[in-house]
Amino acid sequence: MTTTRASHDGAALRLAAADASLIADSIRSAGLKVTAPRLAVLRALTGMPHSSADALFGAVRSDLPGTSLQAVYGVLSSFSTAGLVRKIEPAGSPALFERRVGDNHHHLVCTRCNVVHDVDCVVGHAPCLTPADALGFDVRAAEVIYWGLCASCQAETAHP
Amino acid sequence: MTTTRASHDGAALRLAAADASLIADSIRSAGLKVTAPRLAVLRALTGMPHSSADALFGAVRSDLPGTSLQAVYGVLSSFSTAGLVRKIEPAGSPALFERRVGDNHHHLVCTRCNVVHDVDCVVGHAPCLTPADALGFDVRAAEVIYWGLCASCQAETAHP
DNA sequence: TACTTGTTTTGATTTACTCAAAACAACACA
DNA sequence: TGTGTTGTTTTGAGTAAATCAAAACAAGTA
Repeated sequence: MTTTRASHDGAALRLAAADASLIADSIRSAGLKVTAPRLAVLRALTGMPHSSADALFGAVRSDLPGTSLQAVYGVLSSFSTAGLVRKIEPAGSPALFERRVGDNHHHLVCTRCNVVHDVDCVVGHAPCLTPADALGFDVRAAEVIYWGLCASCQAETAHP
Repeated sequence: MTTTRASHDGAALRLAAADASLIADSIRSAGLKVTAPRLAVLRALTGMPHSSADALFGAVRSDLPGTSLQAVYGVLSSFSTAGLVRKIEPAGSPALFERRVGDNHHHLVCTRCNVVHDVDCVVGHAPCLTPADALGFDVRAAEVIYWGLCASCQAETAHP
């Protein structure tokens, strides 16, 4: 069993290493320096999309103690301007971050438990990008948030 | 000229009075007590839609000094739960309020000057209310914000 | 006119985030 | 393999927006 466990650990380590170098690559190719806090934040965000700066800080702190919350804010801000992560700001919630960028997907937010899910656009690719009357605006982005009850909160409210 | 002005003032006063009583009526019929701060806030909001609590506080203070900012927050919160006003929270901005409620209209926000305009929905009445895959959510509302440059900011950025 | 209930004031507190300066580390180049 | 430049992180302070709680007060009702 020890041997098996060791070999599993070895596989996990190789995977983690491959993952780490992929993450480092994506940071580097965004034109940013690769640092420990950046690796830690991007790795945490991979495992927990739609996370707040504070939640990521908690995750990062456990495997890289000494990282400051301000560093997490700084990392997320540089990632965001580099196009490496996307920032969403649902009403009544702190800003959330996700690695899925470049498509125009939208979000479902549960009004009860605040869980967030990604959804693709209703009408194809660039649907909501054209309002009925743009009133002279040069529209660059459309942001859509669907508010409702997620499946498990529907179940819970049905059986209180 | 004095007579004319007086008659205009009279008309304006009658209009203002009619307006004030209409505003009082809408507060009352929302099941809320009619108070001076509420009248002042709702009147200010009529003249300046898409205003923040702070902006409304500024407007209200000038014709009802002694009103506190917290009172404005309280007024807006009771209006909001009574369905008398709608609260929108564009990313990076304090919450904004408007009297136009009950339809599912959306918003155009200028990324440069932050001006907000209302727009009707793209695909008819309840279009965006149906995401491609709701993932088990019971969707109750869809919020759409279009980000772009308003006409005058386009002109200004073209001629810097 | 007084009573009850809801509203507003006053003052403190919280959350999410930003700013600035000094210490430090990554990457390029010698 | 060290050295320098540049960008990043830490440390510490500060801000904006909003919320909470208790006491003073006013609206509507009887």
